[in-house]
Amino acid sequence: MDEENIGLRERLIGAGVELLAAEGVQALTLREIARRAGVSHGAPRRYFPTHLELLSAIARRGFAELGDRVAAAVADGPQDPRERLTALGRIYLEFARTERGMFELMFRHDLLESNRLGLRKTSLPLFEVLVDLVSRARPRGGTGPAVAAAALWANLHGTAQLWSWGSLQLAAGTEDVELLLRAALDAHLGTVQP
Amino acid sequence: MDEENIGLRERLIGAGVELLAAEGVQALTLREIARRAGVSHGAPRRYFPTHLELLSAIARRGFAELGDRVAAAVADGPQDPRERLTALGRIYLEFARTERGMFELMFRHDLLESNRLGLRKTSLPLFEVLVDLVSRARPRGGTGPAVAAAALWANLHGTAQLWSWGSLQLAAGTEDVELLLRAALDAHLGTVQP
DNA sequence: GAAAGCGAGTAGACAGCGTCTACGGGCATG
DNA sequence: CATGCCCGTAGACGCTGTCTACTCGCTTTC
Repeated sequence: MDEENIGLRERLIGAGVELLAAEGVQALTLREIARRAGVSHGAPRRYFPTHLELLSAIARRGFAELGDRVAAAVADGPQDPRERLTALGRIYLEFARTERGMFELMFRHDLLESNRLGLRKTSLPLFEVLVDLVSRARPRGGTGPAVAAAALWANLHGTAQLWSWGSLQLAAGTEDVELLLRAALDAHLGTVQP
Repeated sequence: MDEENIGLRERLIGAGVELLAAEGVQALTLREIARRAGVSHGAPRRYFPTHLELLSAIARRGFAELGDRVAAAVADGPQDPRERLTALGRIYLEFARTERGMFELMFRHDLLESNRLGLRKTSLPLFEVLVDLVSRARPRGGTGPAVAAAALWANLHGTAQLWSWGSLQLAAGTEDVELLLRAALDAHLGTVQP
């Protein structure tokens, strides 16, 4: 019914997402995506004037997916902002681990027409959730909540990046990423004293 | 005297470093490096069987340079470990800002034969300095010093990455990266109370 | 109802890329 | 003098992204 009627534009993005998950970023060539979508190599050009714009559209799917997962985890869980931040962090790290290729693509600014904006905008609402939670979990900050949230985000992102690269396991001497998540939250929100 | 007598292997690496600084990662093609070194496109193959091995050699130069700068900053500065960590962090962020292309290459594990080890090993001594300083600046940690140092490194690295991408400026609402460096150090080492 | 127009996808060309292979030319050692 | 042997050259191959000319089929218009 609605399987075949979706336009080529969407089919290309879908094929790209599948290929990305299956083979990784470097396999994400224009021609291979077109092949998987069952069209000639010139066809994508009508919808995506350049290769980078197609990749950007694929990455946007990733941002949307990550945003959805975070929103769901934040909404479903308990109300305590600290616990919600834990859930958010876990989702972020889990995403980097399971959707490895997508995560890599999402932060390859050399492949994404990131200057054109529209992409940076996509990750901003996700950040606003973070600011809100941080300001509630840590009301007495020395710096503003935006800076505190940015610092936590950087910590989270660095962890995801270095972890997926394998460096952090080697450095921290553990295979348990949860340890690093706790360390980040404790550091930026203050240790919970029982 | 020693300008022309260096072997082609070193000349290729040098040309690559220059090209990287001048034009960025995506300009770092095998053929262009060979062109800049004044040899045919097949010549590098004798010293670097594959393109990735040449890029890895170039990246190694970056790790060495960063290591040198950190070592110098740590040695020259005051003895207080907290201040030394501040200097280290500043060097790290400064490196990511000024040697943008090199920094990007250094953490592009898809381009670097990182599984072959030898490269991951290069950044390990740098990390040991970090562990030492962290354990001295923060003797009463809830977690082990390796995990604490890894968390701080992740924070630093994430800051560098997102900052050079432009996202953190947007998120934190500031152009002063020092603010985020202070936030990271305060978070992981404890706030200094005057 | 035929003609004109047009949107969508095809197909081939082009330059550039990394890799592979066959070749040449010094320069040492025998 | 001859024989290998490094070291670099040169061309081919298949792949890439981009550009351009084209064809086919449907809709709109007269």
